[in-house]
Amino acid sequence: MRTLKYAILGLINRETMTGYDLMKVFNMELVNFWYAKHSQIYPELKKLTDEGMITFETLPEGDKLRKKIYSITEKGKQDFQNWLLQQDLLEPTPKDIFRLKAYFIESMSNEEILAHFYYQLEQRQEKLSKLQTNMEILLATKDISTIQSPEYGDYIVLKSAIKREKSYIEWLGECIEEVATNTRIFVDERRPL
Amino acid sequence: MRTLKYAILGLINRETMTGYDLMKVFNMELVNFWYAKHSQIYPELKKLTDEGMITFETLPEGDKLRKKIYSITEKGKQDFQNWLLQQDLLEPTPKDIFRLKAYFIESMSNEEILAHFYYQLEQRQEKLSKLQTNMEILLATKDISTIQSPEYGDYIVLKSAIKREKSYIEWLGECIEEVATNTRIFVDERRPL
DNA sequence: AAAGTCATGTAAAGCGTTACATGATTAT
DNA sequence: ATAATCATGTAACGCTTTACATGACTTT
Repeated sequence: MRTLKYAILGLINRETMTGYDLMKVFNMELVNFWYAKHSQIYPELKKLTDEGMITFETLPEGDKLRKKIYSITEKGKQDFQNWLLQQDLLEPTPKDIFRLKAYFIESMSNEEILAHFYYQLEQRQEKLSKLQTNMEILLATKDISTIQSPEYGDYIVLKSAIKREKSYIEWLGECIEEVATNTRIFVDERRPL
Repeated sequence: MRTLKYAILGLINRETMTGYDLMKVFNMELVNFWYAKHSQIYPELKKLTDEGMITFETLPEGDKLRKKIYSITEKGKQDFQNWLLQQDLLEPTPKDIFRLKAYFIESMSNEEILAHFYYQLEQRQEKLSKLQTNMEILLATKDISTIQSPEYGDYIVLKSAIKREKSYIEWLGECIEEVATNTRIFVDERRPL
């Protein structure tokens, strides 16, 4: 599939970048749907250079430090466009360890179940908060009124990330309610009025 | 992390199984949050046997065919319980090629954008349908009134899968609406009344 | 001075998919 | 008979993470 390749081509297509810049974009902006460590990015940049998809210029930064600024080639642009326009079949659903544990819920006591779900809920709510803050910043600082601007892409994927978290949180809430109700009933049965 | 290990231990903990049975469960029931090919399952079963987490009995099936029925050991049960009860930090958000392409939306024409989103919407709706059918079957055939039954685990993860698809579909719908509106405005501007 | 960030790489190990390989049993 | 499913494995390759490695520049 070489998705990392196309993620890199797409970013360099937006503007010229160094490997370090790419790393930051992957782990800050794109982190909600794609990411990579620098140990994967640098070898891929080398490969793409060998394949003629990108080229680089070595620029001095201070006295001794040098950085490589990468640009996309015509060949790279065409390859990227081909990938972008091709319609894909649905990917397999992403793996999810928390859901896997939830599947094995029968092996936990109600107290343990509630502890797990509450902890997950807390973390998800915190994450949602951050995403909503990002959205406020985006709406305040960028112009998203036209679809043909890079910021519109930022906007719709951030919107989807927020929806995803909200949906997860809703599910967690419903699970907690059901388990809590069940636990109370169990307690009530042991202490009938 | 060895998540496959614990997925297998959890399943064998529910009931004894062959590698082939595990494969079917992974690719039918668990497919919405974990899965594995047989080429990954068989070596893992061997490894878990070597580690003393599971044991197997070779049973004849017909005249010549033999199958290995795996059971969990005490050691395996304890290891599984440890894993299950340990609270995990949030995983990195799953990668998503469609969202990645959506991020690069500026490099597509409105027509291409709409084609992409409609195709994704169709596929997601079909998937949602299947999940809802599964839910109807589950509710009609299994007793999910008590949390301490294996079926309750099936129920809550299926519920989460349905929520996830609905949320994705909602997002696709909103994107389509915005792009379609924008496209109409663009057309209107070229053909003013 | 020290800590943090910028900047670029390589090596080893783990995880996962695709392809290779074989053969028995069951349903049509 | 033929196709589908049951049943179990290995090999090669690709993707990703963790760890190893180095050094410059900037902020406190």
